[in-house]
Amino acid sequence: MKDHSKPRTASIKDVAEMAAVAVSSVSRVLGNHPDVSPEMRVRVLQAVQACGYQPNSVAQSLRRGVSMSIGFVVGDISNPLMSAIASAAESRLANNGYSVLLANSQGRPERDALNIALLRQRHVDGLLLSLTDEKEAPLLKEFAAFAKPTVLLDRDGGAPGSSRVLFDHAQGFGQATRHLADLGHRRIALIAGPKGVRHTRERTRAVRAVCSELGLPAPFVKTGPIERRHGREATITALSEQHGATALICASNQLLPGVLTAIRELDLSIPDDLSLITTDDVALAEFHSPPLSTINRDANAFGIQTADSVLRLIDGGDLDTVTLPTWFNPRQSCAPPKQERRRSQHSSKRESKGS
DNA sequence: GCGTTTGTAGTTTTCTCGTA
DNA sequence: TACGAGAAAACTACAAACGC
Repeated sequence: MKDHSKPRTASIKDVAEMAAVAVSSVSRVLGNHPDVSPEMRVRVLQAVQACGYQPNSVAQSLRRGVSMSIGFVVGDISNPLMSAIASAAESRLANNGYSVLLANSQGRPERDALNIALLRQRHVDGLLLSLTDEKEAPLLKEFAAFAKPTVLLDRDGGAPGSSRVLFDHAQGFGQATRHLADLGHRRIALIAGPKGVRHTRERTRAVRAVCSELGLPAPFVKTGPIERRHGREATITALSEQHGATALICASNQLLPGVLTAIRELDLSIPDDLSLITTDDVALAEFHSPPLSTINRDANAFGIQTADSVLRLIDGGDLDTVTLPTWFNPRQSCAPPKQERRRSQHSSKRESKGS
């Protein structure tokens, strides 16, 4: 009969037996305790090598009360920006001896609370939260039960007693709106993500504020789930006769395919019929013809900052809030609206006639 | 039979005390 | 000073014992 039992891995006891020393001596050698002779050190290290001994991290965390792991609740890992942030944070934490347990909420708010509960059971030493929704009741309950260092990623409230790393969305979205206004656009539409999260509120506020400041009509704002369908339907509505937008700002790289689908269905061309700005310098924006103007942010720096924030809290540091910039990157997808172009063509003709 | 309580195993680290 | 021996602690799953 086959023996299906797994081979037993070497424990600290095996090392002690092989080196003919006490378990406590092995512990002292491995822990670099000063009261260890050079001979003892050599004997123990040779036994460690011979046994192939690897410290049992589960047992270590049991004894020390720390798991050397950080939980990362991600709203939707399929978002390229989020995977870049998670990757940068993971590298930073790994360099500091921590492993990352990633829990993906798949864009479903009810899964945020479940994931926090799951990571709490795993006794993670800290939590990075990129929540799908900030004010879900089960989420608040789970969060209250998790009394360990927590960093919120670009989210407001919802989780008191946590550090926050934010993006200054007003900066980039304000610059983008001004750029469209400078080109002559008066009817600007914002295709936004879900209502219940900070970035939607901040972006909407910024676009509205700039329009109001420049005396433009209030922008058309459509919020909804981060889904292709929402991008498509919101674009069709924004471009309808009723709203007649001449410029669109797409507030998520994941809404962009839906926005472009609607533009193609309506047989419109960028930038002749419509100016388009999107969020994050994703491949689709860069390689679109013409290349799309973008509102950018540094995902790598953001990931590193979130990791640093949670490490600081674990070390006993105070809660803090760090805000990173966003900026507008103009490309060929923005041009003056059609009427504006005709007007400027007429005026240049008049000027040439007059001269 | 069911639910509750208690004991044990598993591994490592850290500490105290004793010995040479 | 260097080391050994042993206890305690951490947490959970599982088994056994117990009472109703």
